[in-house]
Amino acid sequence: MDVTPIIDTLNDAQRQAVTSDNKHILVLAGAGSGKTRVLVHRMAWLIDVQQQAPQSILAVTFTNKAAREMRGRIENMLGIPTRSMWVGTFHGLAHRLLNQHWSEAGLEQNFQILDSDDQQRLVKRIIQGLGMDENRWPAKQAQWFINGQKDEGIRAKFVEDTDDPFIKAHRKIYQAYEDFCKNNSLVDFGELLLRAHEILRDDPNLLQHYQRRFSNILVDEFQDTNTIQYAWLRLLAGEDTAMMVVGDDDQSIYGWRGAKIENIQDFSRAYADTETIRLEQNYRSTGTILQAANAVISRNTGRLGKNLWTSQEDGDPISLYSAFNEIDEARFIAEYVKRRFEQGNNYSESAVLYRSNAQSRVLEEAMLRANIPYRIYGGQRFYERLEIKNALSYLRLCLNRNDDQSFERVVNTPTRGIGNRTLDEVRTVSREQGVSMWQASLKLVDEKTMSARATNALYAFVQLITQLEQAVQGMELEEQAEQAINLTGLVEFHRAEKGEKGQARVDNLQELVSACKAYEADDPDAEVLPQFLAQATLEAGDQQADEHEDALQMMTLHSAKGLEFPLVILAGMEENLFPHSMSADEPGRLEEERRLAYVGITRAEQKLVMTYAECRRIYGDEKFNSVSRFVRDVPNELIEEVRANIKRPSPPGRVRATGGSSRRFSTSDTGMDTGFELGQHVMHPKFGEGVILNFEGHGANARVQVNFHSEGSKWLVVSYARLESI
DNA sequence: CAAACCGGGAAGGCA
DNA sequence: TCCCGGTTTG
Repeated sequence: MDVTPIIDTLNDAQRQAVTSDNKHILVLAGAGSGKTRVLVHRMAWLIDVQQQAPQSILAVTFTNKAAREMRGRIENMLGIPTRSMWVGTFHGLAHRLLNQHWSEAGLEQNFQILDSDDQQRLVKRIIQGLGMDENRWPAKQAQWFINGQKDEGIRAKFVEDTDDPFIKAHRKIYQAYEDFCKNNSLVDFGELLLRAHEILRDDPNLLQHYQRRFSNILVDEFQDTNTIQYAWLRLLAGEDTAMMVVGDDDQSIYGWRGAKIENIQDFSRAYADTETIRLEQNYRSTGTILQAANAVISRNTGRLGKNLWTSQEDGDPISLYSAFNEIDEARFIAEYVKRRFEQGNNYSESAVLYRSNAQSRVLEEAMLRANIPYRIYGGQRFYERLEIKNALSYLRLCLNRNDDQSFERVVNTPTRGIGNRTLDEVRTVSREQGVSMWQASLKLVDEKTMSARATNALYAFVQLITQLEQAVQGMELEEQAEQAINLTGLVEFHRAEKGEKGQARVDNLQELVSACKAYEADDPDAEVLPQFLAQATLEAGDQQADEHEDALQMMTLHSAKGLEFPLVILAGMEENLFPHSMSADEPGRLEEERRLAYVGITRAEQKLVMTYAECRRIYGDEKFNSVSRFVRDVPNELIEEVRANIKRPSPPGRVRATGGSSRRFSTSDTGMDTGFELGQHVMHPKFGEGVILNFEGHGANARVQVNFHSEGSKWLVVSYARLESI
């Protein structure tokens, strides 16, 4: 066996991990140290060299994207199909398991998966059904509670029984929700994991079967596992199962959604023979960038310890730009990116990362103005869009009339005269007689208890679905989708909407048909439609389109994890924004913010730029924040401050004036009277250093607003305040 | 029943 | 400031 292609390109630590004979291996993989590569090569090693059967391997990731990439790389490397391997996300694999053992899991064969939107609607209805005050117990919060419990593997009846009214109320909601889901064979995302865990836990034969089958378990991004995921893995790993978990405690940024960074620490305790391998050589970034990253993360406590190094040159210094407001910041970024483009780099080599989505709008406007193509990651995904969910709901109703979620969604979309009164009637009958809303509707139509108008409208809907189902029989998936959007009037409905929005929705519906055309079922023997629908929920789809256009990449720091770019610009490096004010008080959360900073910095390959704004408008009012502590953590000698006056070809006031909407600074050129410029750094005898933010008035009355590093923002009369420019 | 209006809330986002 | 959901109005 020629093992060269598998291990030849690896460094020592990587090779150690790939070829280790140890049963339990913990790979601490720093950013850019080649962790995916280790995982893929390990699988190749197991199959090709150790002659393990592909179906004995289970490899689990968090995102569909990562799973796809892994699959692709295996197929490339080994030239074998990966169908028999269990490679997927936790949820995807759990779904696979429940699909195969639906009966043991106490589900109907084609059980419904609720996405978080469906879940929230349902929780809301449950709260209403319980007669609880919706203002006191918002559905969103209850949903959060329920999911939090499920992440911990806790069923409603095991929720701590206390007098705490909050817990009491939510326990009650959770219980009612759980019962409802059980009775209707509904499974939310958390439930997939929880139930996948339970069927193995409670069925020794089943457990043994899978423990024997999977002699190798590989886990990606292990630091992101939550309690139930970890418990599931431990259950699945039998006596003879070898496990390799790969992760980086320094990149754990999902604690807020249940990830337990402790799992990574627990692993070597749970499996005493664990071999720990550190991947510390970074192949991505320049020395300077790594030094900055190390400096920032070193302030965290309780790390497992890792120090990234590179054989690369130090490279460019880190640029720091102090903008006087977020518009100036965006303008600077646009210019910077444009200049780089003019020097012959693609736009797609640059990324702007920010802490929160709210920051994207101003950036977007600046890019539009500068004619820079951009792509924003995140936001609503394809299968989560309203019009798409509606179309899918019609298809769901074809499969299952009793799907109340879908029924509620589309019964009056497009509007067909079935209003709240009528629906309330349907809901009541449904509740009282314990039947689905569809059956309740049939009854109501039959008995004609309602007004003729309402009865007719409802009857029309019943007819519509019946027709649709017949029309769709035996059709190809894409034709089914086509029928669903045309026959029901969805397309017409959105076409009639005014504005670009309607057109976009029509386009999306067309896109859905294309997606159906391109769809390949996992299991060619089974029905296509149910598979497609489940997949649409499980994999909501990155927003498609324009993937290939050369565009600047814009996204939050969270969604940048796992990516890399030659140029990275970290925008909004300000206290209260990053670290976010909501995380400031709690040490644990602050450390997570710091890890987020670490993730951001380590995305950069060649050049890192950080920007912050002295003044930022958030939710309508102006905030004056000082520069982020994460910037201050970076050693000075790595940073090169970009002076405002060099990079500002036109006075900022002008840029805004032509920009349109925003006019928060005094217009005109009164600024000139004062002898100061916006954004200029000044010194005050008492308040110290500061930055000019705004002007007001003329001549002797002229005032300036200055943001002082020590004192915050103040208005000063120019003729009295002895300001000096510095 | 549908369209206009109003008020509260807004971190991050995978499945 | 913007967006959503609930309420009021036509």
